[in-house]
Amino acid sequence: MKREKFVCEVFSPSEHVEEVRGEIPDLSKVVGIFKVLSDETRAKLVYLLGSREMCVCDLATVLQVTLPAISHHLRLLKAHGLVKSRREGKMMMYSLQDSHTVGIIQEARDAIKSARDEEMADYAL
Amino acid sequence: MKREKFVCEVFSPSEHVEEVRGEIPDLSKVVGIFKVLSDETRAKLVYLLGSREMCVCDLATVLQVTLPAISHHLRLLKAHGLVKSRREGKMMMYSLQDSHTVGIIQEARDAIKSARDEEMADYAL
DNA sequence: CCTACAATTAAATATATACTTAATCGTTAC
DNA sequence: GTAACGATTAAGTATATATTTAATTGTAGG
Repeated sequence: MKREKFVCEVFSPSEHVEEVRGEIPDLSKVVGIFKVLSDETRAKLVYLLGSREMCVCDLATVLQVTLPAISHHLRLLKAHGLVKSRREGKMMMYSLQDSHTVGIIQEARDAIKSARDEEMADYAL
Repeated sequence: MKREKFVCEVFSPSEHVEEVRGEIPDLSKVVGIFKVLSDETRAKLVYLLGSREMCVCDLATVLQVTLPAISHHLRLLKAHGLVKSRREGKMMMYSLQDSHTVGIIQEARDAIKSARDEEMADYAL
């Protein structure tokens, strides 16, 4: 165990520590999704594919990113089950695997917006 | 402009490209929040501070991370306006700046859960 | 077959992020 | 003052992530 120094006395090292630790759920999956969505290109990919199926080449054109770069991002999205692909002739068509994903982005945008609005309200007082 | 080769003909380089580009909102702020929450320690910090005020030392103890590491994470959270601090004697007490933030994590957890549930339902058919 | 093209993969580089140790700051108590 | 302690900052290192160029794969069409 590290940090034998540097332990203040607020409630550590009492049993409260274990108690509070127990409250924390497993966040590894959410954190994984956040990691995937924490890149602007990938977030835009999800956003775009949320409303239409698109080929890799057009995604690259619209987002102004090279094909290999887009391909890497799509691979990551696919590995996390956010996106699926199907071949159509020479092209690969990508679409959202899971409609909830755009929801995560939207909810987060709303939350940020609410936070800003409340801040504004504070200034108004 | 790059990529003069590697442009398929599905709809690029027609006007549709600009049209679709225009649909994409500014995601830089959401992406920033996702980046902050895409670290397990930081996600847990937000989760913990969502229901109580805690000093840096106890946060470090509970999360089993060194003080400097926790301090860096808290600085980042604060820089993004997710967390606030106040001094109490020798200790710095941290709490959530914005109650919506835990909501983002919860919504994302629910979304992931729904996705898994639907997958299960698919298998059941 | 051979060529063209969409897409992927590989390899290398560049950059960003996280963690470590040591030094420093701010407050309290003597 | 100065000693003790919580917290932060600085500097260095390690690791992860993104992007680039080049090579490769899979498919369609001559």
